[in-house]
Amino acid sequence: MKLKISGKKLKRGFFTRDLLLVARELLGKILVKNDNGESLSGRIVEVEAYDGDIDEAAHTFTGLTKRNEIMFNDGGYLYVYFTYGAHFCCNVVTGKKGRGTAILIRGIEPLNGISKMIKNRFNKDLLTEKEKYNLTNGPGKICQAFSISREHYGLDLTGDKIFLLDQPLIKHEQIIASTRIGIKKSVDLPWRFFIKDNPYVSKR
DNA sequence: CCACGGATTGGCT
DNA sequence: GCCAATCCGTGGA
Repeated sequence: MKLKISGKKLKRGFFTRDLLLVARELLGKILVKNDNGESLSGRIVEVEAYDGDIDEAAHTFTGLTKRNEIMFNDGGYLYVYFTYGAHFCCNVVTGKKGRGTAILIRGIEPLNGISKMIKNRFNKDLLTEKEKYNLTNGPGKICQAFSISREHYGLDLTGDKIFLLDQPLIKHEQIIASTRIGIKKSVDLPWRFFIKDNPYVSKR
């Protein structure tokens, strides 16, 4: 079945604002990928912010490299990186040109194209109840479900291939802030944000 | 040139 | 709860 989604595409001005503000406001927004005629989409329910100026865990902390150069561009581009020899992770670049800031997308609640996501993730057609939330509750899982990889590095999110649809802001009391997951440096920064009680928030 | 380890995941104890 | 898998960007020699 086809879910109806609506909303205006987010423009450059949304992304070029302050990192932590954009991180909070990304919650609830809908990520859309147009995949040769088919549309994959889902609500963002968990993110983490990274800032190379003060954050040792950020890929931009030690300065400009070929890998992280897109993070220094204006906000509204996609930063995709490969890690642990196996997984891609996707980030929304924020801030003005020259600021090495981006937001990692860690949890998504699927809306459209779910059967395609299941195929991409598990190479089968049906999910057990247990696998349902395992579809997109983690950064590597999201990239696998949406087929996002190195070819999408640097993509303009104000274009037509991958973009975000505006949605009402999530109420402040529904947003939880915590420390980030899976890092060894700057572990105390409370820069992980997620929607309270949403089952697509990543575990551990 | 080479060694190291990571913004993860899934499988096994 | 613990740990191996597996690539490649990064930094030091």
